[in-house]
Amino acid sequence: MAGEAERRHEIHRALNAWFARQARELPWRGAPGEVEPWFVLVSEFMLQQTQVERVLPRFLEWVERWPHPSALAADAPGEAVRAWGRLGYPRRALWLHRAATEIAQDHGDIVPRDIETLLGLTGVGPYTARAVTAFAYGERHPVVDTNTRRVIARLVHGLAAAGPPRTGDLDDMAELLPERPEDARVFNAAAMELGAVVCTARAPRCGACPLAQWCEWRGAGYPDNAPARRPTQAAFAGSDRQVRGRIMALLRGATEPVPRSAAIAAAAEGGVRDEAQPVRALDSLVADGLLIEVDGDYRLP
DNA sequence: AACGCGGGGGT
DNA sequence: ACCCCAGCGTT
Repeated sequence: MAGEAERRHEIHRALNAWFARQARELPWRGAPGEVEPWFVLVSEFMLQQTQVERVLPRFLEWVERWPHPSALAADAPGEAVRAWGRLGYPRRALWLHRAATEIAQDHGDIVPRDIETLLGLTGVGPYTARAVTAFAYGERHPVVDTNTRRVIARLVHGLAAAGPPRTGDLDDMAELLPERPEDARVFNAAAMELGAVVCTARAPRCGACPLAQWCEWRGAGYPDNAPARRPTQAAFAGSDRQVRGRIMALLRGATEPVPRSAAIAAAAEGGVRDEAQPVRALDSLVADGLLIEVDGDYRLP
């Protein structure tokens, strides 16, 4: 119906205008041709579960040191892990190094452009594949991350929050996407930005929202109707993940292999939940390929 | 479908 | 203290 099409048009005009006015300047943003696809890929790996502010300095170091995939592939994977710093989930660094190797060897050192090929790269899933094709190459595809899912839940479905990921999320975004590829690219980025800085999970700033007048959730009076969330993640304090993190912090700072006893001691620093935790953490890091054991000592791969 | 995986920032 | 985060591969 014409009314619905007009509403979508007004929404995309308002959101893209807001983005042009308010968006943060980020080095991985820019029109296709202005930004290296490799830079987009690096940023997307780093941004998987890690906020923009923390990614920024590591990103700048990475792209200066490794300006294309083959440069990273030529270095040891452990150097990628070391340069990852405290971004968290260091296996992402391993995956990015592996993806760089795949791009260098199988794709002529060019980041693939189509979703299917991108999905074949290590560490590239449905979100990252679409983000790269849309932001690096300007292809008109819906890009839906956790921010966009929340924006759509509120704006379109009148819900306080997004539920578990659904395949319908992409369809919802496709419905809203402007026709012109360049408008669509900006709209994808703008929806994510809006969710990150205005339509936030905890305390949305609806007074600053360019879409407030079309928001179904707001129109309904902000009902407390959030769908059931997945069970909350176990506490970080005392977790195996925290203990693994202590070991990795030691190894990132070490230029020589570290004795097993030193790794175990670092793991236990600040307390452990049970006696077996340090050994369990160390063994799991080796199993994940984040550490290598040589003659009883440990080092980055 | 559920789980494990870092670490820091916001409330 | 608890929730949240530009997700992914494995089971």
